[in-house]
Parts: sequence; structure tokens; C-alpha cells
Amino acid sequence: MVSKQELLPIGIVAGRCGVSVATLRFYEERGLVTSIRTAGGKRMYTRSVIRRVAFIKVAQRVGLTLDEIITALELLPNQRTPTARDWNRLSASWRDRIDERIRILEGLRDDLDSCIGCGCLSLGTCTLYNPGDKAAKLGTGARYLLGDAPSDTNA
Amino acid sequence: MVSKQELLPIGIVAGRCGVSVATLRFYEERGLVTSIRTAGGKRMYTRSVIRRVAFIKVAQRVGLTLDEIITALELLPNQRTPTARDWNRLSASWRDRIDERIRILEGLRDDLDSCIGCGCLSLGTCTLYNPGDKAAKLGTGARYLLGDAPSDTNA
DNA sequence: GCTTGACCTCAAGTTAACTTGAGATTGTAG
DNA sequence: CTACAATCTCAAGTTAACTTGAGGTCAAGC
Repeated sequence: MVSKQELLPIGIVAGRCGVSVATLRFYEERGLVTSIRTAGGKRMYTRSVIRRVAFIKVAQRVGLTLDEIITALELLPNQRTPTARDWNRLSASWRDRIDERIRILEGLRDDLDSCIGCGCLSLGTCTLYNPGDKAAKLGTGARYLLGDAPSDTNA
Repeated sequence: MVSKQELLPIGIVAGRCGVSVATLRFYEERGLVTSIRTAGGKRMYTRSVIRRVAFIKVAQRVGLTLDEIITALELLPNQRTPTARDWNRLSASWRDRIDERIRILEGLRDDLDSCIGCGCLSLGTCTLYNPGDKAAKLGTGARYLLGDAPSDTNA
């Protein structure tokens, strides 16, 4: 199924994708991309890998981890170009994720606004410190946005 | 200047702050907090450390790294409680940072919206892939939001 | 046939922000 | 006096997403 005409070596692909060759090898190791080997053992890529890496980078901008991206990619057809329908499904879920992160930041901004000038930061009463309720329902992907407070050590 | 009456041991402080004792030691090592030692060598903290840790955690939620927080703390008086003015100055700059992150996410969301259904992700034409201009002026603190595209390896 | 650049593998290093573990000490309650 | 929890120090481990390095191979040009 893979037309033989257009196989690209790793250096070219890296250049086109804006990543390093080491990154491509790393992605392959993680199962994010695949390559075909020449008789001499060199990786050759179909042009579709460029789109795939683009996908990965956009997903990372959305805040997904590589593991989450791997999962997302499993929902896509592995060897054919994703249809608008495939893409639609994913991008809609990404949109939700972005919206969620925006909401969190807006909440934080509002809390900050309500605190500017008071200098309180008094635990228990200050809404700025005490993000528990807001953070509770976040997916794992957004945790680093919140500092991921460790569970009580002693309390 | 430190009133002797109210020194707290590390476990209590950890409990009040919602961090582990190891984290407090780590923060001390990094110069984020200070302690007084008992004759036996145990750390004792003034209650102000609780406020300081609260400050650190909020700053982390805003997206600052510990190094940035160290810098921010240096702008604050080291031994007195920060005034509303001190706090105001910092929180205003945090607000800017949050606004910036919100703007980035909104831009990403809009790009995503314009792409939903088209499934393009075609490099060069798709605005979703190709965040260069938007990402360029970001502070280091927000880099992880964008995936921090490596500089050209080959190109 | 030799040089050279692109490529290969595998292992180890990087950064942030902690956490975990080992082994020793303190200090308080019984 | 003896437990025993709470501390202590110092070293090493963790996770993510790569990067860097060492040492070797492939293939095109001269």
C-alpha cells in the first residue's frame, strides 16, 4: 500500500517537521511514528509522517502528554490519512480541553483580581490559595497547570 | 526580631501548608524558606513561613518556576510581612502572565475551530501548525504550554 | 580506495520539582 | 530506662520528553 516513489530519509523529515533526528527516533521508539528500513538499515519515511508529527506537535500545544497522544492516535486509522470525521472527533475533544484550561486560568485571574491590594493570602479565607474545588475534576493532562498539590502528609 | 513564642516544627508546618516535610527541606535548600534550628538540630519555623509557602504555591499556579519565584521573593522584604503595595506589584505582573496564557489558549482554540472539519494540518498553510509568531515572545515560564519547538536541526 | 556526511545503536545525561530510602539522632511519654 | 514518633542528613530515584555522546556503518564523490 505504501507507494515506493517517495521515501524520505530521517534528516529530511526532521528538517520538514522542525524536530531533531533524535526526536524522530525517540518517537519511533515510543510508537508514535513508523519507518521502513533500507537494506543498509537506514530509516525511510513516507510523507505521511510529516503530517503525523504535525499532529503530535499540535496535540502537545493543546497540552496532551505523549502517552495521551499515543492513545489519541490509536483512535485514528493507522495507515490511511484521517478523514475530516476522524479529525473532527479529536479536535472537538481538544477544544474542550483548551476551554477547560482557559476556564481555570480565568478563575485564577479573577481570584487574583479580588486579592490585588488586600495582600491577604490568608489560608482558609483567601480563595486564591485553596484551589481544591476548582482543581479537583481536572484530567491528568492539566495537572501541571495547578501545581498538583500533594495529598496531605500529616494534617 | 523573631518573637520566640511561636516556633513550629516541620511536621506541623507541612500539615498547615499542605506540603510534605521533604518539600519544606527542599525549599529551604533552594533558599525559598528559612528555619531556625533547635539545640538538637531540628528546624523550627515562624508562622510567617506558612504565608510564604502559600505564596509559592499560588505563584506556581500562575505558572512560575521555582527559580522565578525565588527572584520574585527577592523583590519582597525578607523578614517583614509584605505590604499591600508589595503584593500589588507582584500580583499585577502575575495577572499579565495569566492574561498572556489565556490569550495563547484562546488563539489556539480559534485556530482549532477554524480547522475542525477540514482535517488539514497541512504544514505551511494551516495556522494551527506553525505557531512561530504567536509563541515567539513568550517568557520562559510559559514555554511548556507550547511544547517549546526546538530550533532547526537541519532545515 | 579514501574521505566525508548522513546514519546507526545503545547508554547516559538533562531539567524541574520533588519523593524515597537508609541509617542516625532527638526528645517525650510511660 | 526504654519505646517510639518525629527529625535529621545525604544520596539516589522519579517522570516527561528529549538531548548528548561514544563508537561504528553506509554510500556517494573524487
